[in-house]
Order: sequence, then structure tokens, then C-alpha cells
Amino acid sequence: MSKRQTLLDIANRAGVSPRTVSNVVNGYVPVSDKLRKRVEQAVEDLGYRPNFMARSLRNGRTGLMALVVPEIDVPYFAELSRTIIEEADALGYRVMIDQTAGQMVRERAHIANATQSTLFDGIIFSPLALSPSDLADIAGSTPFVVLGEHSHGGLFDHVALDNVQAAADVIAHLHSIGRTRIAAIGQGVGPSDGTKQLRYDGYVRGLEQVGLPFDPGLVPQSSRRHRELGFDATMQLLDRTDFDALFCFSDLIAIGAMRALASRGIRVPEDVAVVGWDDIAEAEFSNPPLTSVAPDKSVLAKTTLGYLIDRMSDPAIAPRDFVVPHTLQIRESSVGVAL
Amino acid sequence: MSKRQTLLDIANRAGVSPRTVSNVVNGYVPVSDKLRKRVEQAVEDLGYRPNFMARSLRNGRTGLMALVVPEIDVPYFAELSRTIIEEADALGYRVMIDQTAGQMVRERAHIANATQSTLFDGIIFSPLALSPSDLADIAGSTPFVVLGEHSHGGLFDHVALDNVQAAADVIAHLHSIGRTRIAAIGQGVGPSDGTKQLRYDGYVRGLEQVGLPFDPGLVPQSSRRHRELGFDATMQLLDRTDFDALFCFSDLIAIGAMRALASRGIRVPEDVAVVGWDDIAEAEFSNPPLTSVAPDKSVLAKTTLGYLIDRMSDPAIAPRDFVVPHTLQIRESSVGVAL
DNA sequence: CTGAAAGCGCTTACAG
DNA sequence: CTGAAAGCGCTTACAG
Repeated sequence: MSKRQTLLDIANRAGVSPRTVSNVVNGYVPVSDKLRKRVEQAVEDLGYRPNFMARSLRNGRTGLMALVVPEIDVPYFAELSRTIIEEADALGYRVMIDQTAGQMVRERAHIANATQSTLFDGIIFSPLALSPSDLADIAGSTPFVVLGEHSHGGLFDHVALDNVQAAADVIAHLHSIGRTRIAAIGQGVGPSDGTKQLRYDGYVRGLEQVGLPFDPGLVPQSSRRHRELGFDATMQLLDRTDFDALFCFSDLIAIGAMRALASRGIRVPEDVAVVGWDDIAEAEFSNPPLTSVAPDKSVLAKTTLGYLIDRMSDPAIAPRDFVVPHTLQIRESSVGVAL
Repeated sequence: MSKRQTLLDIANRAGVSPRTVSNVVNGYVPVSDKLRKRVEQAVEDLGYRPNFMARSLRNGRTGLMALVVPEIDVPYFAELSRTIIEEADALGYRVMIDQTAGQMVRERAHIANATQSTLFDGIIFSPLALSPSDLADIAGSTPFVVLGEHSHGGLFDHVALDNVQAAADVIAHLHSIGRTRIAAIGQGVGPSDGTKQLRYDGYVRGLEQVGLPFDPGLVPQSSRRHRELGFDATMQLLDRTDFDALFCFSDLIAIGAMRALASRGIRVPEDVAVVGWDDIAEAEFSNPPLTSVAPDKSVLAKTTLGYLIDRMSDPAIAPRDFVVPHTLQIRESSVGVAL
């Protein structure tokens, strides 16, 4: 490999000033046809590419956004990422995904790094373990928007669904199809994060609204996560109580729960109805297909990017809160095939 | 927000030269305790953070790697990404995921951009629509490694499993449990990409090796993708022939196939055994759990990063080829619960 | 151990 | 429409 060519090399070869090369490369000022041709030829001959670092340093912007997620192999985050990347592309921004691997220490480091580094023009944080005040402490000057279910006390731009309402919607649905012993699956053993707490609150409120009694025995806890949590919590339940429906805090949890039910020969939905949350692609193809709370991912992505771009142009905007619309996607796991 | 502080601001406030600030910030030369304290105080007071662009421009390296994948919401890519990010982290590199959204035009653009931009010290390309010669044409000077199933003619470092062998292993397994009408699901309608072709070749070879006849009627084609392809192709098959096993080219395809079978009341594995490929997390939790070809993702990630780091330090190394070990993860979808 | 100065590769007011 | 020159914010040989 020969040494990388610079803009000056092009200028020399074409016999023009660096300024003219820059103009041609960026298509700015009307350059005379003759010079443009000469420059383009030199660019071609030498295989010149502008140096991203130098350009960004000079311009003070990069055209890059970061999307910070805890775990990219959780399908909800993967699907969200895809949607955001595609929407951003349409707006002329390139989004890179930055995974923190779900540990709070790494989350802090990545956020500090991203907001302080000038590498990104804007940042999107997807559900975080960090509290709003933590976030305020470590955040640098890069504009950002927070996604997901935490309440951020009006400190930052925030986009999320109405978790309490959606959870209550699930209970209303299960009650409407005649279920009375509805378990809630998703509680960990440690302190509850914002999302779980909101969905739990919605569960309690939903029971109240339809007039069903609350039974703590229907709220198992597990130290596992995702599918394993669903499997584990459902096994606990099977060993100790009767129930005719499972409200799972995520589709992954629901998938784990359905595996546990199948392993005991329990039929879904005849014996137990199951509802998940996120409406990931898998929900449509599980056996049986899974009823799930479906956030409008496209609206979510568009609003988030809109907020971010607003804030990039004016950092002084007062923080906003957007409630993403949701629907309950009803499938066989709650209503059966006889729909 | 006040204006961002520079290294010079710190130098002025601490009453030292920029060189000393740089030394302190980077922990290079033994700076006297007195000066170090002064500098650290100034950094603290002014909330100084080094400018990533300026530093990278000067150093000629960024500490960043890119992982270019077609579709981040395909679980195999998401799981692969997570593994690579975690391995790279241990090596002191930060990996950002760059999704091309599966279109060849965008793939070209992203690769060109990544290899020519100096933003990344190294790049990992995951299975691509591009042919080796395409890749050679557009690639810039940034070192890269190609993952996945294409044959790249020894032009680049390449890490992949032995697709032909693994496919033959699947057939051997299905034959060993008494299956004789084994369909292959994964063929599209257009020109076959490298991966599909290799798995198809392995299917044909596998049949030969166990002495089963090849029947083109057992190789349906579909214009859909992923789960939908599996569903669609299986429906075609159900409408036109008998079969007692499905060899699916990916777990997503297998999940779609199992949905189709379930919708017709066909039992897995009693009536039809199903095998997938990739061993994604979902495979363990599907109903029934899915037998799947399992690449050793950890070895894959470690080898890939090793190759890349080698090449970063010496671009002249001859291209290498690594065969990732695989196993067949046997679950209920082929052998039933009576294991 | 520390300072003054050059330079990484761009872009863009400032002149013409 | 084009050129010569300064500067974005760092790091590091060169002196001391």
C-alpha cells in the first residue's frame, strides 16, 4: 500500500490550490469546468479520499449518531436499532450501535465517553439501568434523547410508551376472555427497575379496574433474565398455585414461560393464556403465536430522531416527553385458533 | 453550556505548557507531583475532556473497530455482534455496529466508507452479498477480516465454518434417526448466494453419503426471507409431497417451518423432524426446542479479532482462512422428548 | 522534568 | 472564480 494521499497532493498534481480541491470534493462553489475536470482526474488517479478526522475536527461535526443499548442480542433492541438506523439514514445521518453489555459500570463509561467525545453529533440512549440523576452527573455536552420506560423527571428529552396503561390494557383483555387467575411474570429479585415497576403498577391497577383480587402468590420472582426468567418463574408458579393466564413483561419472558408450560403438557391458551410485550418478530412465529403489547416502533424512531435533531440545532430547548402509541396485538396464545 | 475547554485552556489555568497537560492526561512521562496536581485540578475545575477528533488526527489511530452486518435484527448477527464486542473490549478496542440493511448498494457504500474513512482502525465484515472481486474493488486501506460463508478466493482474511461438512452432518443425523424423505429449505428464487449454495451442496453430498436418493421436489424455493421463507416453503411442500424431515438453512427458517407444520396440526418430530442452523438463543426455547448446527461463536470472535489485530500491525501478512469448529446441538425437534 | 513550536489534513474567511 | 494563509485541538521531536 502506498501512503495515503492528502488534499494537498491532489492540489499539487492538478496544479490548483487546496481550496479548489476542497470545493470540488464537496461540490460547494461553482468551479470552472476546466479546473473541476483536472481535479477530478487527480482524485481518480491518486485514489484520494478525504480524511474523516481532519474534516470533522475542522467542521466541528461528524454526521454520526450513536445508539447506546444494553444488549444488542435482545430482539427488541435489535429491532429498534434497525428502525432507528433506517430512519436516520433517510435524514442523512449514520447511526452506529454501541452496546454496553448491560453492566452499569460499562453503561456509565459508554455514556460518558459518547457524550464527551465529540465523535457523535447526537446520541440515543435506550433503556438504561442508570437513574436520571446518574445520567445528569456523567453526561457531557453532546445532545441526547432517552428512550424507554424510565421516568426522567423532565431532565431530558424522553420517548416511551405509557407502561401503566398498556399493562392495564393487557389485564382488561385477559379478563374479557374470562381469565380470573392472572399471574405477572417479570419481577427480578433485586430492586425493581423503572420499567418493571411501571408494568407491575399497571398490573395492579388493571386488576382493580376489572374487579379481580390481587394475590401476591401470582407474582413470582426470579434471579434469571429474559427467557430463563420466564421459564423459571412459570415453574415456580406451577409448583405452588393455580392460574389461567400469564401477563409477561416481555416477549422473551413469555417465550420462556410457554416453554415451561409445554414441558408440563399444559395447553396454551386452553389451560393458560399468555401475553407478552414488545411484539418482536418472534411473537408472530412462536407456537402458538403470541399476543403482545406492540409499541409503534416507527413513530418511536421518528419522534426520537426529530427530538435529537431539534436539540442538536438548539441545545436550549426545554426537555420534552413523548408517549409512543401502542396496541395490543392479539394472537392465538390468548384467544386460540377459533378466532 | 459554556464553550468546550481545550488542552490549552488547562495549560493556561495550571500555568504549564500544553505538553505537560498532555503528559498528565495520558499518563505518559513521570510528571512532578506538584505539576500533576495543578493540572488535575485545572482539568477538574474546567471539566476538560480531550477532543477525540484532534487526538485521532494526530495519532493516526482511533481505537475503534467497525462490525458491518447486513441486518442487526437477525438474531444470529445480533448474537455474533455481542460476542465480538465483548471479546474486543477485553483487547482494549471499542466495536461499533454498522448495519447496511441488507441492500447491496448500501453494503457497497458502507464498506467503501468504512475502509476509506480512517475512522476505524479495523473492520469486520459479516456475510455480504458482495462477491470477492466487488469487495477488492471498493475496499480502501483499512485492514479488515471477512466473516461467513463466502469463499473469498484467498484474497482476504476469512473466518467461517465448513458449511458443506456441517450440512452433511445434519443429513447423517436425520438418516440415523430413520428419516428418508429429507427436504432442504432455504433456497431463494434468485441467484444463490455463497452460503446457501454451500449448504445445498452439503445437503446433496450428505444424501449421497448415506445412500438416499436426491429428489428435486424436496427443495422448494421461496422469494420470502427468514421466518417467512420457512413458512412459505413448508406450505409448498405440504401441498405437494410427502416428507419426514426438514433441513433448514437457518434457525429462523426452521422457526417459520415449524409454525407452518403446527398450523396444519403436524407433529414435530413424530411426523416431521426439523433441524436448523446457527443455534440462536431462540432454538433452545422454541416449541419444540430446535436441533441446530452450532458454530463456536467464541472461537469465531477470538480468531477474527486476532486476525484483524495481526493485520493492523502488519498489512502485508498473507491472507488466512480459518475454519470455525461446529457441533450439532441435538434437541427435541429431531429426537423428541424420549431422549 | 518541562517549554516553545511544528504539523496531523482538512475548511474557510480574507483578498484578489 | 481562485489563491495564500490561518486554525480546528491535539501530540511529540527538539532543545534545554
